[in-house]
Order: sequence, then structure tokens, then C-alpha cells
Amino acid sequence: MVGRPAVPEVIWARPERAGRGPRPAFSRADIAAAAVRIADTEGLDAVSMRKVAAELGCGTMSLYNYVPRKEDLHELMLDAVSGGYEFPEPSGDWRADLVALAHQARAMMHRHTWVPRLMSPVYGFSPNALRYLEYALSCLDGVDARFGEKMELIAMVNGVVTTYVANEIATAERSRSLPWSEEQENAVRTDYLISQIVTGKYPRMAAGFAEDPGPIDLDGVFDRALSRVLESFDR
Amino acid sequence: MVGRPAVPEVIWARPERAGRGPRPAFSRADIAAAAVRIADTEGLDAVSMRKVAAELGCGTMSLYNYVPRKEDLHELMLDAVSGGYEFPEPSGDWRADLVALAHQARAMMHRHTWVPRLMSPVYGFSPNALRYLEYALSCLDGVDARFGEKMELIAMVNGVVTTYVANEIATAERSRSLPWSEEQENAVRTDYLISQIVTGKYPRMAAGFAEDPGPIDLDGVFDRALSRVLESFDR
DNA sequence: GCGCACTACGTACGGTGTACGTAACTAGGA
DNA sequence: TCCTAGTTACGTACACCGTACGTAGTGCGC
Repeated sequence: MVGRPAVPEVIWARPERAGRGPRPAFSRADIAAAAVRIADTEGLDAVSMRKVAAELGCGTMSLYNYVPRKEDLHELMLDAVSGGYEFPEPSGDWRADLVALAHQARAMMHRHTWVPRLMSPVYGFSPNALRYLEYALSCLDGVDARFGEKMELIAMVNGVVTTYVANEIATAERSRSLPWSEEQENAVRTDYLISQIVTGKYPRMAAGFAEDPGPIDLDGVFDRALSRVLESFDR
Repeated sequence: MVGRPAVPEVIWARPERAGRGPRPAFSRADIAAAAVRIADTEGLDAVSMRKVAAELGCGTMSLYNYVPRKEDLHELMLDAVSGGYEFPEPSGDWRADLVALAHQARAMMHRHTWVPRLMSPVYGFSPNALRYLEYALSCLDGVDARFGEKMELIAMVNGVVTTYVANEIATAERSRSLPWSEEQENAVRTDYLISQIVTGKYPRMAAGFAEDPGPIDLDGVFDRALSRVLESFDR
């Protein structure tokens, strides 16, 4: 009988290797790497149990010995890409340290554009997520604040990173699964937007778009948002 | 021949009633209401073309006359619930006005817990979304800032609302589709978390959880985050 | 060495989005 | 007024999904 759970389970609490039986052909790292490879090249929606199994070279249902539910596969993927963080010794300037950490996170999400979609507070306690949290807390060691306040700050930084990167990659990621190009999509959407604006029903939007037609500096927007959040915690 | 698009299309640019042919049996509002009803009672994942069609009392494929792709159905849903906003005359205190707007948005998302999952910058230009943006801009009429700065502020407020409400409802929404209760799920996850913390690998997390075991005041967390963001734009 | 827990995996079920073909209907142009 | 082209309506079908279940083989702990 295959040991699928009838009760909630955290995959990290399940031992990777059980005592009995044949030795598993794959490690969790193998499985996560295969899934990440698919997500990176074909998009998150292409990550199916069948495709991951095929990528590993095993039968679909064999995967369920390692990963009881697809959701757990997602958790493996998040943990795997979170293993790439570097945690340098905190400098003493906690704002600079958190900015650096946020930039690492942003870069990681640009490498793995499916990460923001999977980010959820339901996950967030995988081994590498705990390492991340512990490091962020260590950056705040000298700060005179209660634990709850520090966690609020860290959560807010993470929220900003996730939100902004999600925005940055949204249309690009979307167009991946569509039969037309990002440019076509954007053209149609801005055409429609213009058609709405010229109706005169949205005068402030109209004035704004007339006044400010330059391209958006995404890096600047991100850095401003981030530093605003950090400033608001400054004391 | 059914008129499905081979080229990108914005549903709002498509006229609701075409000249020729039998008069449509449903309006977009009917369809959106049916989908919203299903999402509210059974969760977003229960919103399938088949179920919405059944709720309307028509064949599955008939729905595709109104809604070329499922994605457009989502857009209809978002616009429908965005129609419930009230836009009182701006008071002159733009911070208070934006706080009130954010509270309206938060309340709406708590009524329709699937909204944060659908929120994406790809949507965001439906009729009611444009009304929302125009109103938010009107709250900033007296503020001396460029259009781009105002939009950055509004985007940041929206981001905070979406992020925080998503967190607030995540575990509750999740447990809806699972065969066990939210309490069981939480118990298992905190059990695991404790097992990790007692290993001593995460001393700051350990100290924090030991120091501060009280329940989290979600309203307080939200209001603090929001006011921090607004303060950071104050001048 | 025995038994049992484990791995492996084929089959099957119920669900999904939606392409396609056909029939009925109605408004615009002749 | 009639014709016809564009629409609505919808049944069928396809490819794909997550995964329950059953069976066969494997190797560790006793």
C-alpha cells in the first residue's frame, strides 16, 4: 500500500529515506531540480506530475512516493531556489543589509519567474525559508525592537519584493503560454486603454498619460518602494 | 462559426450585444454574478466553465459566445466586485481618503476571498478598475506631485492591501478544498515548526517565539503597514 | 530466513479548458 | 419582402490534469 496521508502532513517532517524497502532512485533535490528546470523553461503551468516524472525518467505514480501531493512539489521547488541565497556577515547597517537581501530575492525571482506565483504564507517554513528568516533577524540584532516588530518589517520587505517582481514579470510570463507575442498583447491593451481615456470619463488618467509618456524605470520604482518601507521603520 | 479570437483581445473592447443574430440570453453582469456566486460559496477553483454554464442554465459551450477564454471570465468577476466601491467626495485629507479606500478594498476582499489570487497587473483596466484609479487620483488632487509619483503611491497602497489580505485569508481559503480542518492543518504545521526551532539551528526564531506567544492582531498589522506606506509619501 | 514496509508503476476515474461542427435564429441590405 | 450573413446555442470530442487503487518486486530489521 502506498503511504499517502489521510491527515495533514508537512513534507519536511517526512524523512527522505525510510528504513525498509529498495533505496529510492531520486533525492528530493533531484525532483526539485527537475521541476525547476521545467518551470524555468516552459512555465509553471507546464509543471505537472507527469512531466516531472518523465523528466526524471520514471513512471508518473512513482513520483507520489516522494511527493504526496502536487502542492508539496511546489514547496520543494521554492525551497530549492531559496537554497541559492548568500548570507554574508551582517554589516551593522541593518537597512543596507536588508536592501541587499531584497535585491538577492528580486534577482532570484527574475531568474525563476514562477516564484512570486507560488509565494504564499502557507509555505514559508521550509528549511531554506527558515535560514532566510533567521538571517534577516540576525541583520536586525542591534535594533531595539520587539520580535513581532522585526517580523513585521521582514514580512513587509518580502511583500514588497514579491509584489513588485510579480508586476515586473506579469505580462512577460503571461505571454509565454499565449499564441501571440507580448508586443501584440501590449499593443491591444494600450489601444483599448487609449480608447477609454479619450472618452473623457477619466480626466486625471488622461492628463497623466499626456504629461508623462516616458518608459517606466522598473529598477527605480522598486528601489524607491523598498527604501520607503525601510525608512518607515527607521528610528 | 463561433467568433473566437486568433489575436489578442480585451473583453471590454468587445460589444456586449452584436447587431445580428438571436438576442443573447444573458448579460455580462449575469455571467459575472453566477461566477462570483460559485467562487464565494465553493472557492475559486470550483469556478469552471461547465459550472458557470450550469449555474446560468445553459450549455457549456454557449458560454464561449460571451466569454472567449476563461481568463476573461476572471476579468468579469473582478470588475463585478469592483462595482461595489463607494467613492465619496474627497475630504481634502488625502491620507485619510486613501486609508478609507484601502479599508473598502480590504473589506471587499474579505467578502470575496478569491480576489487577491486573481489580482494581477495584467488586468486592472476594466471599467470599474479605471473608475477606482480615477477616484484615487482625485483624492490626490491637491498634492504637489507628478502623475508618476501618484501612481506609484496608489500602486503601493493596492499592493499592501492585496498582500496583507492574501496573508490573512490564505490558510482559511486553503483549508476549504482540503479534506481536513484548518485547525488540524495549523496544528501539524506548528508542531513541525516547533520541532525545527528546538533543534537550536534558529536561535533568534526560538527566542522570538518564546518571548511573544500572543495571538496576532491582524487589523493592527494591516493598519500599521498601511500607515507606514502613506507616511513614507508624506511631505 | 522471514515478513513487512517500502519502491515502482500501469490502469482508470472524474475533472478541466476548449476546438470544431451543426442547427436555429434574426437583423440588414436588395 | 425575402435572402443571406453573422450570431447564438450546444453536443461531441480531444488532450491533459491530479491522483485513487491494485499489484508486483525489493531489501532492511528482526
